[in-house]
Amino acid sequence: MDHGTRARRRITLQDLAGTLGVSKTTVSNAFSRPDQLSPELRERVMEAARAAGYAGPNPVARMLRTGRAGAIGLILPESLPFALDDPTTSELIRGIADACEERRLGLLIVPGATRARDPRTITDVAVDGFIAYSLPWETPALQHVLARGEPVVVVDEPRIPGVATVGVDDFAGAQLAAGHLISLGHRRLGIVTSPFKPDGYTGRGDAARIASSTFDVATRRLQGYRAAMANAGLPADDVPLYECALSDEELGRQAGRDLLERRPRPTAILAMSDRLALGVLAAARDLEVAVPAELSIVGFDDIPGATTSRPSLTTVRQPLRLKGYAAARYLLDAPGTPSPDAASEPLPADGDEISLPVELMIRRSTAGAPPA
Amino acid sequence: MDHGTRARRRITLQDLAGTLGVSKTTVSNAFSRPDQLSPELRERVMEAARAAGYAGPNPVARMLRTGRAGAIGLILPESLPFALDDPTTSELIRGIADACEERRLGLLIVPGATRARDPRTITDVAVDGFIAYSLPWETPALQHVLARGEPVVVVDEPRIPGVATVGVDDFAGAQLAAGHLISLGHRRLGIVTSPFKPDGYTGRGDAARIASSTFDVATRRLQGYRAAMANAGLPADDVPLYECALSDEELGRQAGRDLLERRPRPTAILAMSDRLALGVLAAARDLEVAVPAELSIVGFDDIPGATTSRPSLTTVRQPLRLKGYAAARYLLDAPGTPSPDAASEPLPADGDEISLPVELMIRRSTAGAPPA
DNA sequence: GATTTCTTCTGGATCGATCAAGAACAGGGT
DNA sequence: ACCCTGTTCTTGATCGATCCAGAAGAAATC
Repeated sequence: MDHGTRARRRITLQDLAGTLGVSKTTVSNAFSRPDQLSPELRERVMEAARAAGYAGPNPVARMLRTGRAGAIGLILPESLPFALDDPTTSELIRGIADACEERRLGLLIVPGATRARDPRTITDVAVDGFIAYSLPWETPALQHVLARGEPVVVVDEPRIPGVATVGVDDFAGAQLAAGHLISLGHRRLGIVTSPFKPDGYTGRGDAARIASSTFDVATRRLQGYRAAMANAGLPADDVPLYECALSDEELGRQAGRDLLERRPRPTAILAMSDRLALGVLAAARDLEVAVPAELSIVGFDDIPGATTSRPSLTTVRQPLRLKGYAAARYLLDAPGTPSPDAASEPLPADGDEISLPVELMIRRSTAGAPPA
Repeated sequence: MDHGTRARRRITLQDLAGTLGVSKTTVSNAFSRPDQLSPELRERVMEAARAAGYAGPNPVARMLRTGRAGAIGLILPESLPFALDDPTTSELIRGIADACEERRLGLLIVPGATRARDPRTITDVAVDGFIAYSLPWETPALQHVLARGEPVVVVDEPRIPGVATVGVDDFAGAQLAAGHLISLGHRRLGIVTSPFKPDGYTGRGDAARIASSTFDVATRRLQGYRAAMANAGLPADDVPLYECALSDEELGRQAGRDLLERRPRPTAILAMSDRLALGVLAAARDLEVAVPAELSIVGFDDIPGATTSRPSLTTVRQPLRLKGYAAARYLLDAPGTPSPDAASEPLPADGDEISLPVELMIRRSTAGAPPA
């Protein structure tokens, strides 16, 4: 099984120059800078290349000399299979891919950053810069990325002074979500959270964990929820809370079951992601609690599944695909990553940080609080 | 906006050796071959590296010297956003990612191969080999991949003599699907096909197009359908056919509408993918044709959505994730791509070709033919 | 006709590492 | 005292391209 590999050692630019009787620079120019030599000679070179089975300059050698890799790296917290299952992540990837296609760059995905102990997956990769998505504070992987000294854009978290970040206004979004419920008359709320630490814990809220949270986004969203409650004079500190190690439907369902079995039962549940919210919806179905008559649910993200669920999900919309696109553009417009094509207009940035707007999408999963 | 980039020129291994008063080889060994120097010296080197902000050997230079890139390339026919929407492709990616993770390799995605006119996206990329997924015959992109002279594994198509291929037995699968319908008493069948040419055509079947098809898989599946019909004495050549330019639900719906409006109406429809079949299901709903009472539908692939649709979809299951995994393993076990870790047992291959088994999954979308 | 400019091509240095071969020094065995 | 084996470190070549400065000749300018 030789896989169709031409087994003979790969021909080099030097070799080709030899057989043609011209200098290697000329051959190099034939490929990379056609205006630097006469059309006839160029055609002779290309012809000889075809005959010799030479596919063009070795990309690695070129990278070494030019210092450009022609690709950007995307660091993902979880495994790639998980990322593809998660609409939030895959929308982000779509956005990044949009930008890569525009700029004709490759996208190299480095998954599993949260639990990767081996720096080599990051240090050994040939890219011009990194996008790091939703990593906890002080992930070793992030340290390695920063140590490489190449441009880095962080998406969502962690916010590190001096490092470019693209995200949304989580606090305002959460406040919007909770405010909506409160204005509908809800007083007994429950909260389903994404993880506060990357340790796999799933269970009831724990003040100590929250206080020492290493996930910025979850913390800010919780603060937003609580701020809205405090504004309405509700006791924000002892609201029932359930933390999920992962944003998936199954854990959301588990969380929903826990919250709905408490007495008095909450009349509304805030979930930090749509997948968790859809899980809560499933739990309500399991326990025969009517949504929205007996229970209102608000998610976060506005993934495609939020409109197709029954009932459709009220949620805080964030522009996921744009977020990916903006992150890539921000990275590519960084000094040190020159744009090959005509540069498009720069993105508006506030210091190191681009904050994209959120919007409350009111759908069918929320309604007035049931009579006490 | 300096993106947190340490602006000073990157330090090299040579520099570090200079400040330490040791040779560059020693510094190199400290990073890449710790057993080649005394622990104390190694610690000194690492300490100095930390102090100088040296993140480790330049990956590109290392690649040039060692000839290994530490990543594999995946060539996709469509754009990445489309690929992520398509369960077939994303399952394949999952499988490839499984293998990459095992071998600690990066995955570089090169999308949009069918319509890419610029070879640079392929020639300029640093990888140790390629997986090419479902490309039409004579795509320029594929020529460029092959010209690089690195290991290549093709998934599904095109089958090229001497080039390793991983796929499934499409003929047998299609025969199974059609045979199932025939054994249920169906005599008036309709077929919804994936494209025979990458030209964007969508519309009724056209014998000339089929005869000059550049997509192997569609051709083989059609042959399988027709073989089963011929075996049962049915006229296989004038079966109603609708070709879709893309495997998505919307085009499947369009196809379904067309077929269901013909008189006499087919009592069963074979679709070459589950997404197309789900589209046909939607068309049946539009036209108020009961499935399976009045119409039976059989898909192909067995994507997750095939079990959750109403009714659930009878389909030909192919092991999508395994297909990706097998392709990557086949590539990585190729000569010239030495496995860094303990090699796992080789996969069984038949010549250049690995053919994975298919299986008919009988669900609720098929039933006996309605009385004439 | 002399000078400048442009086009076309070349040689050598360079990018930042790894590798193969060998030097220097240690200890062990006889 | 001698040879042998190991450990630890160094030197110089090499991977395959691009870049810079400049040479040779043709064309344009004065």
